[in-house]
This record gives sequence, structure tokens and C-alpha cells, in this order.
Amino acid sequence: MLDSKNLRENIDTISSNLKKRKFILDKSKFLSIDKDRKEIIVDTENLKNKRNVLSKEIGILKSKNEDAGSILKKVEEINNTLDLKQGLLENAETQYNNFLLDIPNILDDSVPIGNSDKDNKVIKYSNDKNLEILNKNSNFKDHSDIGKSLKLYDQEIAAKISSSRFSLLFGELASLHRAVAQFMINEHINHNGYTEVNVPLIVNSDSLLGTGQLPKFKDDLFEIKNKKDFFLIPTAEVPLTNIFRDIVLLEDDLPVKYTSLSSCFRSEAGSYGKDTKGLIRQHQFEKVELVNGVNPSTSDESLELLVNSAEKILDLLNLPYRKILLCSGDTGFSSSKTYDLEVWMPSQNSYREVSSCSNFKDFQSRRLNAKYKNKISKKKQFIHTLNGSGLAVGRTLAAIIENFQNNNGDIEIPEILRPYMNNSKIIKKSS
RNA sequence: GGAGAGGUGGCUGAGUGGUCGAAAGCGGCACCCUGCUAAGGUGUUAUACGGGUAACUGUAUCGAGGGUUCGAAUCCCUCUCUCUCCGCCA
Repeated sequence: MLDSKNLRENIDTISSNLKKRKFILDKSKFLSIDKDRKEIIVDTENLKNKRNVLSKEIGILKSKNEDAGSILKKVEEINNTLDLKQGLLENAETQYNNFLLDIPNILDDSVPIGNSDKDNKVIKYSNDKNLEILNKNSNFKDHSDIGKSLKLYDQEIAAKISSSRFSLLFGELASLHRAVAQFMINEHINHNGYTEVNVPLIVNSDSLLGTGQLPKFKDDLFEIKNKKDFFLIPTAEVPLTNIFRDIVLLEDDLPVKYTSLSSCFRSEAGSYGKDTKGLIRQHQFEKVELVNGVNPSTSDESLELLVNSAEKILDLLNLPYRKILLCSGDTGFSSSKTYDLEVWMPSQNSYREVSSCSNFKDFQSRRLNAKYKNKISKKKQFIHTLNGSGLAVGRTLAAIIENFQNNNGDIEIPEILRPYMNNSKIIKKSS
């Protein structure tokens, strides 16, 4: 949510900024909504003031045992008009709030202008030497076929147990999955300054409103039916970021950096027929999430650090990937600037997103009411929040399987993961 | 799941219908004192939004939402969270 004061005072600048992401701000509508609301507020406040003054007089008269009849009548009149105004006020407030909630975040100046993902800017390609080796593999298969032929992956049984878009991993592939997750979160804890948090996987609607999944993106969520106001988390961003909701941090405590390995649940409504094979698009998947609450003066640097932490995982796994700066048209609603990391998926001959790192500035913290106390001004100010995946575990596993497959269908275990796999080097078909 | 108790300012804790945004203490801040010295004194100290150059001033907020009333921290209803006991349980 944008700062309404800022919007009022800089409406032209903000409007042209939002235009970059194809959002047309109805300036005159905002100004009139804003003005109407204010007039009604001033109006009702004045009436309330009158009532308060008169009520006090009544109290004084009554304590002296004097008659307060005439004043009572006046107050009654005031209350009647106040009742009428109340409806108007509520109406004006809803209009005002809805208008503000529908406005996306202001884009950072460094975000390239563009319409779609085609206009995203590639910052760099990494580890691309693997690419050549892979292209020479004549028996090349996708990760789900490799898993199946090793008898370590099954989607059909998962469909029986649950439904489509679920998977079962067996044996060493299950272990490898766990190893990937362990490795990732350990990196962030041990080398990137993160505090591990174990979070609730079920959250209430307030939390989802705070991070922006609600009200706009309800269809993407799993809602728990028999328990009202319960949802499965689509990402650990929700519980982690909501740690900051309604609290005031000390400036010296910033930045606060939390990480969590959690399951994530997404309904994937509207993606029928897309990525039906394999681990790419599942209703349930694991992800290591990184969340920062920072001093507003340092959030630009924090975003770079955050994306570097995620990149390092791919580097250490020696997976080919590219780093992308999303263009104005592709940057998410709440984000002011977003980097994506995309890992090379040879079977699809394309790069697939494994991480998305965003700086929300004060857009989320305003909704969350997440503040810190400024040491100099002693004022409470909104923190800046950031988050990023570090990384999506299932997709990373798929990328490992595909990029580290051998001609004979075995999977080589990336060196950095071997300590997590009893030092074995390879996953072979058991005969 | 059953029974009970309770949610008041940074903290502790008064306040059961009327000059209560809220006593007192602690803590914080400012100044003063400097032979009561790991002390003493005085003052000050919530947040959000609005009006005013400013002094100042208005409205709202005592877990949340609704209700009663001219007037609610205080009465009624619903919800929620915490604590204690019992049951169940990984």
C-alpha cells in the first residue's frame, strides 16, 4: 500500500512511474475521493466534539442535581445527524482504502521499462560450460523420466494417494531432495547471516493480507474448509514477514534476517496442462525462503546481498543459470524491484525460475504496520521488507537430475552435496 | 475437549458509568545539586490522523468487533489471545 500523503503530494510523479508498469492511475478520482473523505471526517469530528463538550456539561449538572433536559435534547439532535453521517463516512473510507489497495508499488528507478518477460534484462549467465557437455549426451532424458527409470520417482502413485500435481520420491532421490534443502539452509545460516525459523504452515487471513496474497490472489491458495480463516502457506514469506507485523523494532536490531525451510502449497488454478510432468509445478513443494527487515536507507544494498546469497547456492551446486532483472511490466504488484534466478533445464531447452528476490520497500510494512524506532528522530518509521527464495528445492532437484545425468541414466551427485549423502558420488539404478 | 482466571501506557499496577488518555511506582529524558554519592531534587515522558507559521488545538485508541447510554477502560453480547487445573495426545 502506498503512503496516501505521498500520493497526494506527488501524484504526477507517482502516476507516471506507475504508467511504466501499465497501471493507469485515475488522478482526478483519487483527488476527489481523498477530498470527500477528508470533508466528512472533519465534519463528523466537529459534531463529536460538540457532543463531547455537551456530555461533560450534563455530567456537571447532574452531579449538582440540576436539570439537563435542554442539553440532552441538543445532544440527541447531534447524535441523529451523526448517525446519518456515519454511513457516508464508512462509504468514503471503503472507497478510499480500496482505491489505495489496488495501486501497485512504485518502481525503483533502476527497473528497465518493458511490457513482458521478453523485455527483462539478463544481468549475467553463469556456469554455462555444463551446457555443452549436456548437449553431447545422446541418451538425454528429462528429470521425471530419469527418476522413473531409476524407480525412485512416481507421479501416478501420488495421484492415487492425493491427486495430480503431487509426487513421490523414493530412496536416494528422497535423500537427495532432503540433502539439497539441508545444504541450502545451512549455507544461509552459516555464511549469510540468517536466523533459522521454523514456521506455521497454516496462517490466518490477516497474515495473507499483510504480505499481499489477499485479497487479490485468493484463487492461488488452499483454504482449509472446516476451520474458518485458515490457509495453507503458499510460501514461508507469509509467516516470516508477518513476524514483523504490528511490532516496533529498535534501529540497532536492523537488519533482521530470517530463513525458513518449509513446505509450500499452491492451488495452481489457471495453469491446467502446464508443466504437468515432473517436479516443476506441484501443489506441494519445499522452499528455503529468505526474508529481511531492514533500515530504509540500506534496502538497495540488502537486495543485492539477498540475491547474491541465492546465487551462491547455484554456484556451489555448479548449475547453469542466469540472473535477470525484471522489467517494469513483469515486476510483481508489491515489488519495487525484482531479480529472478533461472536455472537451466536441458529437457525444456530453457531457463526456469528457481528464485525471485524482491525489494518491497515500505509497501508491505505499511500494510503490516511494521516499524522501527529511529535513533535520532526517535520517531517510529516503517521498515523496508525484502524476500527471496534461496531456493525452490523441488525445481533445484529437477535441475540437478537433468544437468548431472550420465549417458547411462545415473545421476552424479554434486560434490557439495556428497557430505549430506554419506559421501556417495552417484545415484544408480539398483538391480 | 471440560472448568476457572485474566488481557489497561516502555514495564509493574490502580481504576466498576461522568472534568480519565487514564493514579502510583519503575524505567527513559532534561535540568539542578554535589560530603546522604552504585545517592538526592525538580520537571517531563503514549500512538495515529486532522487544523494552525507557531503557541496550541480537535478526533480516535484501555485485546478485537458490536450493543446499551446524553456520556463506557468501567455495563451487556460475540470473538480472540494468555495463564491455571483436568482430560487427550506427537
